[in-house]
Amino acid sequence: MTEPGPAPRRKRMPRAEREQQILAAAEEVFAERGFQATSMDEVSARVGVSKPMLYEYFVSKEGLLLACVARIRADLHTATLEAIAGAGPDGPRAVLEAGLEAYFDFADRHGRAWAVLLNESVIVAGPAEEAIEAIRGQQTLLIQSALSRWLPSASPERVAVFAHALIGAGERVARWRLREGAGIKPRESAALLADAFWPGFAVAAGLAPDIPAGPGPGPGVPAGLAPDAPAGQDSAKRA
Amino acid sequence: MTEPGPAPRRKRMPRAEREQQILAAAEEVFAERGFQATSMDEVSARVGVSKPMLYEYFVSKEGLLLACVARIRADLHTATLEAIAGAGPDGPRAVLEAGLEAYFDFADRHGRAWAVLLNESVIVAGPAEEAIEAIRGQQTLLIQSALSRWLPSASPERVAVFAHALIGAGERVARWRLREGAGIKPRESAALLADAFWPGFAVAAGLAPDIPAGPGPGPGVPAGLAPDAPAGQDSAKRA
DNA sequence: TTCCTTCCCTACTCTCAGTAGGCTACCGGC
DNA sequence: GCCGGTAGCCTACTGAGAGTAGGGAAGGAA
Repeated sequence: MTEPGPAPRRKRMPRAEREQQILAAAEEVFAERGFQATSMDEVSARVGVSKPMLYEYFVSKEGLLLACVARIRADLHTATLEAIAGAGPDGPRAVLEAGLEAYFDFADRHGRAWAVLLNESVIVAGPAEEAIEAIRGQQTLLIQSALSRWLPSASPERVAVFAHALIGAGERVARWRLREGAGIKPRESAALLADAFWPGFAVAAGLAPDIPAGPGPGPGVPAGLAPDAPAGQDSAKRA
Repeated sequence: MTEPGPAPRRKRMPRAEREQQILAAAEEVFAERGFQATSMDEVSARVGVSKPMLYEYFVSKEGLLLACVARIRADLHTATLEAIAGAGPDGPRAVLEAGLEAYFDFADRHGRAWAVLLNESVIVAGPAEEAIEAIRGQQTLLIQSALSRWLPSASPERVAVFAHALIGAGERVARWRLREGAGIKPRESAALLADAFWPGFAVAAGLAPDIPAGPGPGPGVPAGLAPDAPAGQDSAKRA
């Protein structure tokens, strides 16, 4: 009735181009529905191609997700790298802040796709988990190498903890911004987070004197949190 | 010898008890396989009960996951609360460190279940995402209330960023410990992470002088950030 | 034209979340 | 004891969607 013609055959297209098309559609659907609720049929329909194509090009649903993640991570990498390179001459604190700002900015621009692809939908278990962790691990390595430039004498553990802390903090704060802190601009957020990390970094780098373990009970005793358990003394020590 | 009897009929059992059994089995399977790869059939088989039971008690697969998450979160909450209450009299730094140590310790004791239930398997999108975020929010609230005791004059945004940063850092570092940093004890990890956060906190609380934005290019030129690394596919410091 | 590579499709299979509908063990009350 | 009645339980299905088998045609090279 609508289609007198026999075959609605698709237009042929070079592989690379079709791959990009598929990735774009997949990113959309993943962002809308999340990994779990995304069906390969819907992705293929949106591209205007049949399901076996997706499998031909990306092996599995997880493979498709992985490709999306890799792509968006690469973009993020570029954006951040540019930002910190630009801030390089202004010293470590500026680099820290610029990197964070670029990150938040990226998250803002990509909205839900960022959240799904980089943080949440993580499929878990199986090879995909490894792969995603690996992609993340590369950033960690880079941060570590950047850090160790200023912390030449710090132990590897200290550097690693710092790097992972920075990553985790960034992710969570970005997520919070997406959900509730909408009003706060990337720049302000970056400044706030940098305020939290910079002093610790400066101390570790020997740019500032160590800060003693503070006074006893501060302004208000943490009473609200039920000071009743047997005091587990001393938790301060260094590695 | 094994079972001459005819009917493999299950033993009857009060609802609450069966629920606990199911939760225990589910936690096991989720930890082994991840959410995605866990089948309700396997969980039910492991409990020794039929599938419709799971649905009767937990509504859906996500519901089952949610119940597991809620349970383990509650335990974590209790453990942390006790730890920081015990350290209360020793001042903020001790509280920070004690809380972190309790967290890492908890993660160690629960192994993969912790990772899957609290961080990874998150299904995303839909009500489950909300529910999981809500449970997490509880932890954030705990930290925020503890923080604001010492930062009475800080803006809410600053406190929120601090709290989320702390949570994100904790999660990420714990995950790293689980995967590679096996040798590092909870106590040392807590000390290292506290070293990263404490100075920033002390500055914000007015317990230490502000730390200026440091010198220009430090020990190593921050130019490019990675003069050597061919930056194939990693990301810079982003966060 | 003919061949052959690359791109693409229809039409399945199989696993698994979720459901319909019924049975039975146990706890009262008589 | 006997007789409901309810709470706990099960077998046997449906439907959706991931992944596959096996073939067809466009377009370039010879």
